[in-house]
Amino acid sequence: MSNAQQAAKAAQVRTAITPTREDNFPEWYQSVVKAADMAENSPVRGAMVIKPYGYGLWEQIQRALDDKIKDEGVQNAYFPLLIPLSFISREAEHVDGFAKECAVVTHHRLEKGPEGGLVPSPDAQLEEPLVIRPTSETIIGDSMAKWVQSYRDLPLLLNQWCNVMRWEMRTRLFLRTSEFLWQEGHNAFETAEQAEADARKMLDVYRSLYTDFFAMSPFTGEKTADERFPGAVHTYTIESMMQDGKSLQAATSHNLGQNFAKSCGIKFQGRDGNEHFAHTTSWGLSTRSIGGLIMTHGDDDGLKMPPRIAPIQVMILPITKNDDGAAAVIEYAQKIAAELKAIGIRVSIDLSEQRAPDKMWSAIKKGIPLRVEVGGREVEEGKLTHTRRDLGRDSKTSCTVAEFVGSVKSILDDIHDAMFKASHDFSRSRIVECQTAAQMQEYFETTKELGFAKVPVSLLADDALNTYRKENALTTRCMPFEDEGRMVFIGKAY
RNA sequence: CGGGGCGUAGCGCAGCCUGGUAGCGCAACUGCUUUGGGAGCAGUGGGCCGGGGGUUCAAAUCCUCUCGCCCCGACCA
Repeated sequence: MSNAQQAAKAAQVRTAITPTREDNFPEWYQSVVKAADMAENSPVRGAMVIKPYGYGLWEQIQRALDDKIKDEGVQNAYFPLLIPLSFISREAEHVDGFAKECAVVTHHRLEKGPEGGLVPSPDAQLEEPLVIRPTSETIIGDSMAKWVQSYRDLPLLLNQWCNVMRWEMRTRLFLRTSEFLWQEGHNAFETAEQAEADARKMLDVYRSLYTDFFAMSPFTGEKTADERFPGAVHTYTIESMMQDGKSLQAATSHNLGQNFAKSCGIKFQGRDGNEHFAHTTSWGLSTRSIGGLIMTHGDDDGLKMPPRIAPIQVMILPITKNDDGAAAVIEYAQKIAAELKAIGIRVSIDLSEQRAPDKMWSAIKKGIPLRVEVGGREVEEGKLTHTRRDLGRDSKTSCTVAEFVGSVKSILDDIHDAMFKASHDFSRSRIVECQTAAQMQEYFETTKELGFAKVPVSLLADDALNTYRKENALTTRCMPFEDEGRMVFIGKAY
C-alpha cells in the first residue's frame, strides 16, 4: 500500500471523540466529559453540574472508599458549611494558604434594591463574616477540642463527605472547580508516632482504592516543603501520571503535627497526668479523581470505565427490528439482566429507540466495560454476543447465557487487570532518571513523550535548576517512598 | 490575575474584511424503507448572531464598553 493509500485509510478511521488525544489533549478531555454525559458547566462561574452518569460514578467511588475508611475504624460525621472567620485565622500558615481563595458570607437577608432586583440588606450584615469552608480543619478542630479531655478519648477518628469551595482562577470540569465534592478525614492521636503512622496508612488506603478500583497505578511519596499543605508537618501524596505525561495529585494525606491542636486547643490529660496537645492528621480525596480516571483510561472513542467502579458494568443492547420479534428480544434481555443482577452485576438495558449502531456508540463513549448484544437469532438459540470496551470489536464473542453468567465476573476482572497493567506500564515507561541539572534540562527540552524526571533531592538546592523549573512550569511532584526520600519526581502538573 | 483565541439553532461551523431582512453539516421532529461497528429518501420545526451603548436610511458585519467560554502561565486538590 502506498503512503497516499495509507493516509486515506487512516483518514477513514472515524474516532468518536474529536480532537484525538494526540491532536489536542485538553480539548479531547472536555469532549470526553461531554460525550460520556458526565458533567457540564453551570451558570455559576467555575462550578459544574454533575449529571447522573458522572454522579453515579462518584457514588461508586464513595461506596468503595467509605468501606475502606470504615475498615480503619473511622466514623462519619458532619460539620457545618460555614466557618467563623476567626477560626480560619487561627493557624498562621493555614491563613496564608487559603485566605486568597475564600468565599465569604457577610449578610443574612436580601431586600429590594434601588434599581429593582435584590441586594443584600445593609441592616442585615453579620457581626462576624462566615467563610464557606475551603477545608474543615479549624471547625472540626474546634469540636475535637471539646470532645477530647483524656488520653482515653484518643484516638478520635472522623470523616465527612461534603462539598467545599475554593475560589479558583482557572477551572476545568472535575479537575478543578470552585466547588467540589470530597471526603475529608480528620484524626487525632496521643503521640506523634501514631499520627505519622496514620498519615501514611491513610495514604495507603488511597493507593489501594486507586489500584483496586480505579485500575490506576499511581506513585506515592512525600511532598517537598514548597508543595506541602498549609499548616502540615508532612504531606503525602498520590501522584498519577496522565496520558499526556502530566501529573495529577490524586489524593493527599497530611501529618499536621500539633499545629492545629495548638491553634484549636485540642489538649488532653495524658497518662503522666500532664496536659498535652494532640497530634492530628487530615486526608482527602475529591471529585478530581474522576478527571484522573478519564485522563488515565480514556481513548479516542471516549471513556473507559474501570469495571469495579463503573456505574454500569454491563449494557445489554436489544437488537430489535420492526417486527413481532421485538417484544421477545426485550423480554429475553430482561431475563438476562435479572440473572446478572442476581449475582451482583450492575447491568442496564438500552431500551431507547436509537438504532443499534447508535446504542453501541453511546455505550462505547460512556466506557461501559462490557456490551451484550441480543437479537432474534440468539433468543432462539439461548445465546448472546458480548464485547469488551477495552479491546473493541475484535473481542466480540458469542456464547450461551449460562456461560456468560458464569464467566462475567472473571471477564470484568480481566478488564480491570488489563487496564491496570496499561496504566502501570505507561507511567513507568515515562520515568527518566537524571543525575544532574543538565541531564534533566536536556530531557525536558528534547522529549516528545513528557513524563517525570527523577532526580536526586540534593539537586533542589541548585539555583540554575530551580530557575529552569520556574520558567518551564516544572514542579516537584513527590519524593517517592520507594527511594526513601533520596529522589524526587519533577514534571508538569494539573 | 497576565498573554492568546473564541462567543451565530441542541452540537460543530460559515457569513464579518468590503453593512442591505440568517446559512451549512450533524442532531431533533414526521413518514416510508432500514437496523449485529456511526443508514437512505422525502418533508418539518427551531436563532433578540453573548449583553449594553454608539455610528448609519440600514449592523451578525463598523466603533465602544461589558459578560462568558477555551488554551498557555501564575495560584491550587
